[in-house]
Amino acid sequence: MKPEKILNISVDCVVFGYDVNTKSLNILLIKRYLESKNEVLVDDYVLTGYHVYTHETLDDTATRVLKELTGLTNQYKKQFKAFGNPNRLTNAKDVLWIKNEEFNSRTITVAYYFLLKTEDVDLTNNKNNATWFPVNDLPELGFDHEKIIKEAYADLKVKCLSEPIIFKLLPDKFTINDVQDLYESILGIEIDNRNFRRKLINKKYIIALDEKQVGVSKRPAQLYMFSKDIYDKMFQKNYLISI
Amino acid sequence: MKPEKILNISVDCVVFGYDVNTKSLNILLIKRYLESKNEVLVDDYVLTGYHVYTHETLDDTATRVLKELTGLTNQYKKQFKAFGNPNRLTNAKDVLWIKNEEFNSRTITVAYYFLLKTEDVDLTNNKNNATWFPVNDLPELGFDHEKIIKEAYADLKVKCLSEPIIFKLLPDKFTINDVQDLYESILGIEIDNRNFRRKLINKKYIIALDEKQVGVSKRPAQLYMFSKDIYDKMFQKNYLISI
DNA sequence: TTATAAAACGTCATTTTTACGTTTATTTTT
DNA sequence: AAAAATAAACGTAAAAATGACGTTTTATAA
Repeated sequence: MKPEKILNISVDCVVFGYDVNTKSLNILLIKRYLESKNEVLVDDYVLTGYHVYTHETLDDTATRVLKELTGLTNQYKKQFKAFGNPNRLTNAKDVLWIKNEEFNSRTITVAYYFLLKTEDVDLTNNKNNATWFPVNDLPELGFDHEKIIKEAYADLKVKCLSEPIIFKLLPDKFTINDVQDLYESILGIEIDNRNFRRKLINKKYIIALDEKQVGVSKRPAQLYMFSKDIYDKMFQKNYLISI
Repeated sequence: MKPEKILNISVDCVVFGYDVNTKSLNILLIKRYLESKNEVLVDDYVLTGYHVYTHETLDDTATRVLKELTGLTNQYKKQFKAFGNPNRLTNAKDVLWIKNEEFNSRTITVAYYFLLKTEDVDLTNNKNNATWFPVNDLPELGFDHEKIIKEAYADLKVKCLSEPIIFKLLPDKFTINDVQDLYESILGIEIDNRNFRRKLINKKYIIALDEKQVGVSKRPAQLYMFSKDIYDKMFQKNYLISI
């Protein structure tokens, strides 16, 4: 990619990755480190982000950022909010960092989140020191990225209740319990397995496969898949007022 | 307000106003007109918007824009999306207009929508030629504002099903049928009055007042109000998975 | 062969929804 | 003053969905 003029706007990406084995919802963060005269000035983590090139859409920027970080394309992506508070980058560490990196007034960022599977990302020899952190056990964060993550997570919590985005975080073939575990991870609640199971199995767009789990040390569970086609057909004109 | 440095970013506002008497959901648009040598070059409507000042949050900008357009403050406001396609302002009319207005590369805009009552806005002697248009009967629109409006409307449709924002569009005292009419306007569906009525009346946060309609030429209806306090208490920790 | 543990199924009371029919209260007309 | 008109408000019963549990099945491991 040839250098392009840079706009005064950036895109930051909250990358959610779910690990179906450890049942852990994670966020991918990169290390931010700066020292001078043997003194550590900055040592924390941040979201990945980058400036928007002039000839690029915002979506393009987000896609590019994810590609550079993980190598992945075609992942679920949602632009959820722009952050433009003029004071958002004025704490001491951030000012130091910004000076060091030779950019300034990075005031406005358009934030995206991605939903993908932790296992799809290969973090061996990545340049950014990118690391997964459980969403409920994050390290110290730079800039206003804690705020951005919180808002992304809040949006995800609401959205997963009304749209089938949960399946973006799961492998194509999953068990009913995988889905329940994921809901419980995201929402931080407990769900009755018997009722959840019945409800999910009765959905037309949850399709039982002719396959079971392999390599488990107890009774292997039935595998299912999600049919986006059927889902889309079912909800073309259905509204349910539930305020 | 003293002049301030301007950022390369704007805020555009989709102002939804509901007229409870005519049962019409409207959008407030301003006229865009440009002629040269008796030839009309640009003649259409656009959303109100303005550049973001350096020392302003995005929310501040939106609030300021609404105030200048309608005189109103403290209205329901939602930032719903940033638009940053580099080609969004490159059609012939927009290029002409941008030259005339002496600003350039207004590529990125953060879009908000407001929910308020049409009757609260006094449009007599407004400078911008602002006019209400029914949301389903819009005039020709400049820039990419048709797209922005469509996305705002889509967001509103989804959001009004799960949050009590509908009451931002209604007077403080309303009838059950007012609420039904509004849902029908927004969603473009028909709702069974008897079931809707029962459902709404049973909500603890819908409070019957000791008042009835006045000045109607049939049996006057009971007036109700929405209690945000009760609503908030009820939904502090309730989740309902409904995918 | 038996014990174990997760997977999967079942039941019943309660609540919510859907699809209608009926009555009541107020205004306008006769 | 009575009657007609009409929107408001209430009612009912079947069907579907939910919530709270108990029970059975099946594959693996001891």
